[in-house]
Amino acid sequence: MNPNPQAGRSAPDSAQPASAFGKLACSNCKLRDVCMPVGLDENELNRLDQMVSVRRKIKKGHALFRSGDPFTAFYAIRVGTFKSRVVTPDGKDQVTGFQMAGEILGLEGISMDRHACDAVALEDSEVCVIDYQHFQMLANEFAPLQKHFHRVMSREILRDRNMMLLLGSMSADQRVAAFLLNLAQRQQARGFSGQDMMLRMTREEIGNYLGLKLETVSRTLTRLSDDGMISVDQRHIRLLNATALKALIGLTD
Amino acid sequence: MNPNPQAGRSAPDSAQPASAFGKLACSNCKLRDVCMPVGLDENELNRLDQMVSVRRKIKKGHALFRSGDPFTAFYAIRVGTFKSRVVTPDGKDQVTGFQMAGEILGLEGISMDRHACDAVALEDSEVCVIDYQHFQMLANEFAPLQKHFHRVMSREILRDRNMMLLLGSMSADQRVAAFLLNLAQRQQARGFSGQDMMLRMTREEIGNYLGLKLETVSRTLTRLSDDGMISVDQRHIRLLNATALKALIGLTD
DNA sequence: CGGATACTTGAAATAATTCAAAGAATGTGG
DNA sequence: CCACATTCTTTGAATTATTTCAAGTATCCG
Repeated sequence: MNPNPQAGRSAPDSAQPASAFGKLACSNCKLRDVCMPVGLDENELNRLDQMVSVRRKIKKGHALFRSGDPFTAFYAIRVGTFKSRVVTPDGKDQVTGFQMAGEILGLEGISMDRHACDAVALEDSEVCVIDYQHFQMLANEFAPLQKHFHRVMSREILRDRNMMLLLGSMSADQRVAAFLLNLAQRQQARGFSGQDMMLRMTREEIGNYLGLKLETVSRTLTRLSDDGMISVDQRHIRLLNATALKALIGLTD
Repeated sequence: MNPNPQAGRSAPDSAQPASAFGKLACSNCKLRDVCMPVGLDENELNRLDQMVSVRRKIKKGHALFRSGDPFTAFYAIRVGTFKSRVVTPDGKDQVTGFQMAGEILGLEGISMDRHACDAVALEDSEVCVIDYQHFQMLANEFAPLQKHFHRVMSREILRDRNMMLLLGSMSADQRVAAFLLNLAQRQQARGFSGQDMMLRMTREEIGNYLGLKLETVSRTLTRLSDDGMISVDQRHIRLLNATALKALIGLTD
């Protein structure tokens, strides 16, 4: 009978200074292409390195932050996967996204100076802590960094709008197809296979995210598998016919 | 057989310089409490006034901007109501929001330097054009303005996340109740009645927004009306029992 | 290994959609 | 300013996609 780790407060699982040692710095980070520092020059990168000075490790099932926590920083994922979810007063919840390495967490907190969702690690993970105040001091000097920050927020809005389209108008087949294609595309952008993937989340979490019940997700995966578009072996999914999947959601390849 | 006004390009319906004359300036605007200038001091306000120098009138049914249009500015609604919608390659579309006076349109465009949705006027409307580059020059000097801008974007993310919750997990009754309560609350924040409202959108647009068919919206309104929670006379809706409506979506008043 | 969690599959139930028709409101052109 | 066409809204009946309930199997983790 383990205490549910998600029930605990979101205390740091660990914290360590980071970029004083060159090889942990933004300037050396393999995720530079998908994370904050996109498009910065040497000088700007060095300043950023000084600022992103803390890392935090989060164990599977633990929260990086929770709804209501004061907002002081946002986070760039170095290693691992998270889910974000909003929770209603009466206990209903909605997974609003799955985030992977290089993606940013916590920007929704700026609005109220408090986080408005939970971010829970789906596997042992590690994030870079980016202090908002500190970051803004830097961004006010380097306009390109400010602009990049705006782009990141704007992209988040775009992503959420597309999710509204999915939730508002797509069938179960289409939702699952869109979900798998999106995941594959992001894996590929990180140098992994665009066909093969290991899901880090349960059917229930996928269903919650897609506005479906877990049984419907399971059935839909089976159906797509029967139709030869994918192969399913538990959480190992292979895209066998991406073109057909795209066609499902109205994309001509 | 009229040419559909929505089919036309989004050319300015009209444009005029604005704030050179004091009474049209941000500093005098009745929407100050709900729009951009929140929390600025005199000095900052004057600078903002100089910048928000152009207004645009948009006739009912016409687009302020369309998906694909280059992004150069965002917009604050002075008068009227808009809907935003995203459109898929295959013609499906999703209304992602209804915006009223004081609210900001177009921030989704920053990410790609192009607008990613259409903003269509639901009645004859007028907006303040806020040039993004110009605004950023000012915001880089005045940290509070930059911070406010971030809050506006963050609030947009929050709003979209709540919409995902609605679309992902609520029944038709709950969706319509949440929609009406939200509208009423925003009307009230603008000094109008929190009970009485004139909808500016069709049942179809509401349905599209809420992930329902127009018939379902109509039936749901009838049902809420039969239950005495609201009265419906075409687009005139009156909230007769807001507490019951809130209870529907799990809010204890 | 054993208990708990995750996943699949079937059958019945249901909420919402689709199809259809008719009535009300709105706006346009004569 | 009226008449007609168009758009919008309501309502009913049949259909359907998804959910719910239920049971069984597989898998993971300590």
